[in-house]
Amino acid sequence: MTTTATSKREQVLAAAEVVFARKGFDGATMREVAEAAGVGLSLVVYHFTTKEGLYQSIFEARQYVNDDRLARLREVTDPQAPDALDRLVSAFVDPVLDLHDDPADVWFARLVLREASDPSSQDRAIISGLFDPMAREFVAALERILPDRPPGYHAWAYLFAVGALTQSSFDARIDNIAGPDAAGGKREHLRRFLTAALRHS
Amino acid sequence: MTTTATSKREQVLAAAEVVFARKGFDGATMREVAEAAGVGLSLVVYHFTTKEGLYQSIFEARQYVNDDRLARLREVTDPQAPDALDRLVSAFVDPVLDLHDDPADVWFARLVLREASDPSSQDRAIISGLFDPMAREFVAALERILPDRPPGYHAWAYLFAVGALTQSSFDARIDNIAGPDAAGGKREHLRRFLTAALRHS
DNA sequence: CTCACTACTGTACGTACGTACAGTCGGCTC
DNA sequence: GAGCCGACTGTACGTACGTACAGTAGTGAG
Repeated sequence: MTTTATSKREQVLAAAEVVFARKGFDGATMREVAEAAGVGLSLVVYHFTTKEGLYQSIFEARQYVNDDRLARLREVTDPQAPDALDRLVSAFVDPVLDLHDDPADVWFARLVLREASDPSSQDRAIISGLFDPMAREFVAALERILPDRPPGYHAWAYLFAVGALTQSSFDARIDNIAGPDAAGGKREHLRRFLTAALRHS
Repeated sequence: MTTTATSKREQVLAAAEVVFARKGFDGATMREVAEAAGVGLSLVVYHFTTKEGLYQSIFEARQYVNDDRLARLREVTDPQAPDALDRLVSAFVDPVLDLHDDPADVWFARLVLREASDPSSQDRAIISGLFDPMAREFVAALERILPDRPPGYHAWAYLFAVGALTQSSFDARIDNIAGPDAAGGKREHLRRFLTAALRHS
């Protein structure tokens, strides 16, 4: 049965998303992934050879999210349009926040955001290979939409936006800082926060 | 010589800051810390007993940074003052960015920011014990300065600000996204970005 | 002089990790 | 029906990790 084959491989990928998101690359173990996927340890090695191979495969399988962000960004053809900035922000945050809606996808969102704020991720070349090209395109679009900013502004503003988006996946900490029931409205708050920051700074 | 004793303990703490900031809690090893400190492995165990003990000791030794942020925040006594928001933002970012000026301190800054964006940090109770109380005070001040915001706004805005501050320590990525020489002006960019975001969202 | 105490060292133990590898099984081709 | 190939399994190997522990040197008190 070929379907079982591919399904087991995907089982492992899905389980690996959860484990890596929870524990980080170094904190997670191959055995943990295997157990979470309900397969033997050697099957994980069979499909992905090494721990890094497994890790990279996750991001390759999810590359459509960044493709989506870029596609939405490229639809903003007129930098002078009054809604150009809003659409850029939407292209940046919505494909990611959409992941938060599905319990099966939210762990990948957390994994991405963890990787984006991990200095040792440089060793793994995932950010530089899969995210930086997209980042450069967003920065270039920012420069077109907001030409009257000092040099260096746009790249930093993009990174600050990445940071804000990063924290948006930590619903748990909101409960510790505010009371409960404060976790709602995240998407709107983030969109307004970023649009205001970019338009007025 | 008692000075040698304390100095060796502090050597270990300083080396541990660098190693943990670079590799993360799980990626770092006790032997690596010992070697970086120029001491034997058993001395690290002698002073801090466990890896977690060493980790927590770093944050306790640096708690003055958060004390500083809180002290500056409490100086903002009039929430209606026109510069109240600017001073809150300054209290939030400046003590951290000051660390970036001294090569001996910058690694702790990176370590803090890594811990703040690590979901598995919940196990270590550093964020919830040392950072969340400060966070709640910042959120309360935000509520006083900006009373006309929807419920839940202030806590999320605080977290988004944490995220932006987090990314500010990744100078390396700026070089990949923008050209070189773009890394300057970080402090001013961040302050303006956050002030604009809070005032206009 | 002795005792106690603190700082520090060398070595070793048990464990858990990533990875390798020989082998099994079912379906497909010719 | 022989041979092959991809999917999958069980087991084992070498290593590197966190931690424990016995021991040494120096110092200050009585």
